[in-house]
Formats: sequence, C-alpha cells, structure tokens
Amino acid sequence: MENDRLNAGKTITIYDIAEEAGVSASTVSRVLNGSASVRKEKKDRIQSIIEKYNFKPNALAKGLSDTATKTIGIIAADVRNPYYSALFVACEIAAEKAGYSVGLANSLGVKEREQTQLDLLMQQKVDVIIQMGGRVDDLITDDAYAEKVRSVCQSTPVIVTGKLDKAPVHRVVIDEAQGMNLVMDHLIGLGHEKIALVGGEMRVASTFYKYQSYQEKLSEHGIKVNGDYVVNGRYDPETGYEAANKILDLKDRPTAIIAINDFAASGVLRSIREKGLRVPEDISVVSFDNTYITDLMSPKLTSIDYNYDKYGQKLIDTAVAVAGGQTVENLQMVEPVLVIRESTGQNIQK
Amino acid sequence: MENDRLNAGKTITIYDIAEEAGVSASTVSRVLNGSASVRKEKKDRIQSIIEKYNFKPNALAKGLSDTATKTIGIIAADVRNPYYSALFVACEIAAEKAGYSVGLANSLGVKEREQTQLDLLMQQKVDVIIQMGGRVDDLITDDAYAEKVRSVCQSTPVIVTGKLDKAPVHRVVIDEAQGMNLVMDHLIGLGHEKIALVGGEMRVASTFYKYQSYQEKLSEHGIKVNGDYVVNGRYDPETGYEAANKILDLKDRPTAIIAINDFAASGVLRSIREKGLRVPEDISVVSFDNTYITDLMSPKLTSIDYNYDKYGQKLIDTAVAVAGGQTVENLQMVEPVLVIRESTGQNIQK
DNA sequence: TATGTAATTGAAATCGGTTTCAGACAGTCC
DNA sequence: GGACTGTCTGAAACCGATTTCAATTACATA
Repeated sequence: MENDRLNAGKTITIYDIAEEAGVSASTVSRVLNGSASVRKEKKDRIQSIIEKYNFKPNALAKGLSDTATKTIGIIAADVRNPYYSALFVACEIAAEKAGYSVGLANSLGVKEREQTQLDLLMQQKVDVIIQMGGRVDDLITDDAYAEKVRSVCQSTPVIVTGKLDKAPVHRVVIDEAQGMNLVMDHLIGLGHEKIALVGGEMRVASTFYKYQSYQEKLSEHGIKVNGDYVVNGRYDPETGYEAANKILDLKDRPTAIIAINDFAASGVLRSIREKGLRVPEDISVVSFDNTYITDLMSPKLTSIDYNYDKYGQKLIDTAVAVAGGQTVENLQMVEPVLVIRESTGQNIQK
Repeated sequence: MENDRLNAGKTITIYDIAEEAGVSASTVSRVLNGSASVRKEKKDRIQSIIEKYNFKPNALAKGLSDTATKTIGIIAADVRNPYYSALFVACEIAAEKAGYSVGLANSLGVKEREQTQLDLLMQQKVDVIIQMGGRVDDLITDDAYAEKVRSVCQSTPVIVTGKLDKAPVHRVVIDEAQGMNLVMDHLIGLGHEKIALVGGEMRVASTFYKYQSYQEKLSEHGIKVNGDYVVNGRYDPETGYEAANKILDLKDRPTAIIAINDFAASGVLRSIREKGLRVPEDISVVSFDNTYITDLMSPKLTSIDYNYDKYGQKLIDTAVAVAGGQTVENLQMVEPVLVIRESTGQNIQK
C-alpha cells in the first residue's frame, strides 16, 4: 500500500486523511459531520479513505471543541442489584436511540464515592448526570451532599430518581404511593385484612412513602394497624426471613405479607416454607421491584413492576431535553403496575 | 468576592486559576500534577484558589494532551445477568485502586452492538478494552468479528474473558474444566453415578469445556455416559425446568443434576418440587456461577464460584500492565471454587 | 463576455490541558 | 565579585478535532 501508517500503529487523525485526500482538515471534518456541502467527487474520495483506514474521529478532541459530548453519566447505587441493572440497561437503550452514549459508575453505598463519581463525570464533561439511588433517596439529605450536588449542577445538570429537594435537580420518580395502593387494593380485594409489611428503612424516601400509603389504605378500609405486623429492616433475604419468622409465630397471624422488595420476599417465602405453610393457600406474598427474581421463586411472586423501559425512557428524555436547554417539568412521576403471579390468592381463612 | 465567574456559570479553566494567582497556566498544571517543583508560597496560593473554586481539570483536554486517559472500557454481554454485574463491580473496584476509571457498555447479545461498542470505546481513547462474554465466548469466531477486533487492537489493546484466538488479544479465562472437575468429584464422592447435565449451547466455549470435562470424569470413573441425561438448551429457568421435566420422567432417573448456571438450576428446582421430590434427599442439584440467586433458592444451591473479586483483580492487573506496555502472559487462568450449600447430599438410593 | 449568486474550500483560531525549552533568579564556592 | 549550579517559571507548541471568516470557484443569467 502507498501508505502504511496503519501498520506502524500510529493513530490516524483527520489530518492524515486530509493529506492523503489532498484536501484540508476542514473539508474532512465537513464530510465526517455532513455539516456543509462538499463537492461530490471529493466527498467520495475522502469517504473511501476514511473507510480504508476505518478512521474514527477522536472523541476527546471532538468533545473539547464542541460544546456537547453527547454523553450521559449514570451513577447507580449498585448495578448488582437487578433493579438498577434493569433501569440502567433501559437507559442505555433509550440513550442510544437518542444518539447519546452512557457511562456507568457505582457508588456502592459509600458516601464519598457518590461525591467522587459526581466529580469524575463532571470532569469527563458528560452533558447530564443521572443519579439513581443512594443518597438522593434519603428522606433527609445531609447538607454536605446537597452542597456537592449544588456545586456540580452549576456546570452539569443532574437528574435524580429520588427525593433530593435541596439542590436544583430534575427528578423522575416512581409513584410509590400508587404502587402500594395497587398492592393493597389487590390484597383487600382478595379478602385479606390482616396484612403485614416487612423490610426497608424509614429514612429511605421510597420506603417511607410505602409505609405511609399502607397505613392510609388500612384506615380507609376501617382496618386497625397492628404494630406487630410492621417490621422494618434492610432489603435482603435475611431481613425478610427474620421478619417473617417473627410474624408467623404471632398468635394472630396475618394472611398476607408485603415485602419491601423481591429479595426480602425470597426470605419471607423461605420462612413460610420452613413453617410448613403454603403460598398462597395459607399466606399470600407480594413484593416490589418485579425483578427477574420473581420468576425464579416458586411460587412465582406477585410484584409491583416499575416499568423499567418506560422509566428509563423518561429519564433519558428528560436528560436529553435538559441537555438541550429546554425547560422540563421539575418533577415527573412514573406509574407502577401490579404483576399478578402465583403468590397471591383469595383469603380462605375467614 | 473579587471573582464571581463561578456564579456566572462559566466553566473555570486552568487559565482562570492562573490569572487569579498571578502565575502562568504551566505553573498551575505543575501544581495540579505535582510534576515539578513550585515555590512553596506560590504552590499554597494556587492550591487554595483551586479549592476555593472546587476546580477539576477537564478530562477531555487532559486526555488529549496526555498519551493515556487512565480509563478502561468494559463491554459486557448484559449486566442484568448477575454474573456480569458481579464481575464488572469487581473490576470497577480494582481499577479505582489502580487509579483508573471504568466505563461500561452492554452488547446485549446483539452482534453489531459488540462492534459498535468497540469503536465507541476506541474513539473515547480508553487505554484498554475488556470484553466479557458475547462473541468472544464462541467456540468459533466469525471472521468479520475477528477482523474487527484485530483492527481495534492496532490502536487499543483488548482483553477478553473468552476464547477469541483469531485476534491479538490477551485472555483471562476461567478454568472451566477445573470447575466441572470439582463438581464431579463432589458428586461422585457423595456416591452419585447417575448424573445429568442440563442447559447451555455447545457453540459457547465455556459450555463446551464443561461438557467435555463431564464426559472425561465419567469415563475416568468407569461410568458410561447416558445420552438421556444430557440436555442442551439456553441459560434460563425455562431451560432447566423443561430439561428436568424430561429427565425426571425417565425410567432410570438420575440422582444428581448439574445445571449450566444458577438460572437454569432454579428451573430444575421448580421441576423437582412439582414432581414431589426432595432436594437433596431424592436428587442433588449443583450449578455454576454462584450468583446471589443461589442464596435465594430453597434449598440454597451448591454452586461453582468464579472468585469474582480475584477475577476482576486479575483482569484489571492485566489491563493496567498492558496499558503500561509491559509484556504479560497471553493466557491467564482463574481457578474456580466449589461452594457447598444445601442442595447436594449423599446418594441414599443405592 | 461580464456579473451576481451560490457552492466550495482552506487558513487560522479555539477548546483546556501538558510539556519542552530557555531564561531568570537564588545560593554556593573560590 | 565572578562563575557555577540548581531551582523556578513562563512562552509557545502540541494533542485532534470544529468552526468562523474570507477567498476562490462554478454556474446561471444578462
């Protein structure tokens, strides 16, 4: 070949292409972006050279000269949690359709990491940052964190999935109350009145709203809240297991248990099975998140689905709009859906 | 304040810092990187201005002038699969310790995406690319893909977790044969001889090696391979469920079933339960991956663990070494470990 | 052929850093 | 005091794109 730069390992630039085509770099740039008309003959020649070398423009240089990088940074609490991985992938797909690429960072529940990740993404000049879970989910935000977000917001817009109201962020959140309403209506419709609720910390907004809505629904139906039926905890199988162990030993045992998420529900199921009870004949079980876990359990779990595809789409739509400088509603809601499977049934113990 | 650029929303650059400190940008750069000595008095002054504005240097500009971006790109088949999310997070943590940040892209089993993602990461000038799963896992690589990787390798080194031998990549793979050996030794040690193996496609290298090792172990122990006990398929619960349904209806039913992964195992468990059999009393079940799913099942699954932390560490160590131009072993193995839980027990049917 | 308009094109500035090179300055030693 | 060395420091080039601005060319029309 007349030109073996490629084999030499040297990185090819727009200037190399320009030189070989006998034009200026500006013209190559125009061909690459279709930003202005270039004489057909030249255009074809340039295009073929670009293909010949499989030339891809350096994204750093491009991002440096452009105002936008067409990149969205996502901070998730922990992608190992299927809730976040589902949401992340939904975002990735939606972003791609919008011509953006996404980057993921995990905060892993470590306070400083959340802040470091914000800085990192800001440095990488992502056009928007989406933060899912973690500190943004806390009912009360600590000031240091809020201050951090506020400072980041000055240069990079931030979108959160939680309740961070001390900083100028956009929020796309799940209508938790509605989710719990669906669950309660379902259970009460099946004749349940003794309904337990297990797992989750009250400092987490999404959990708090669920508990709140749970109580409202009960009183709405004239059912007294039984303190023994409510057990806070974490979001893992052990929490569900231990809480259920306690609850199932009560004299006045409930006929339905709501778990704060699918993980906790798996623990609840284990406890129920160990006590020789059947689901749903003896006890109904419902949970939140509708991750694939629901499908692995037997019986398969009835669960609240967060509509991950739509949720991700809405997050990206918002991100793209904000990046484009458009004004968008500051708070947007995603409506959850109840997916009924095998773990809930008629209360036959009356 | 004498300078309210910050509030104006203008992005602060190294020049702004330099101006306010009354020095040149070069000096600020030296302070930022500690790359050369700067008079203490000036250094302190500059440092305090940097902090005052919470200035973070633009990573794009930095990456453009430096040769390295200190970034590692990771392409995973699908982070929604807990196997990949565990490995990804392990990599993220290891990378951070090494002073690198990581970016994730999902190929989602779509052929073109794998290639697009490669280009994208290359354009973003990541220092190395790690590809986990997907086409690199196929026993036989199609030429178009191999060609693509080869071309990417010219500018960006690539590390894969699979069997891609048609391109100049580094490989860090799991010793699948060893994993299966552990499983077989465990089962045979418990007195099992009628052992079934379900799920997985033979075109996938990791699956192929497992089947191979399974057969070798059997003949090593003078056990004849029973064709009815081997059922290929996918990697999901349904596959395990259907395969187990078939196998459990055989006249000469096996006493142990090996599932290709935890997902398939959950289907196997369901089938067993529906047939009124008990685990492990009637049938033992083992699987691969040791994701958190093993812990959600009851009984909890005995499974092969891939040592995600070490695996991730090894991947990143390799990546960093390769990025640094060091020579590294082209093929490295990670030794799996058997985690024994509740789903395997003595064969009591003899 | 002259002229106006539209289509092409390239030179040069810019994005925000790093680094080389050479000059300025300070301290040490005769 | 002069020479020498080592420490600091800034100007300018460079990384690889985009884009403005002005110049050039092409083409249609008068």
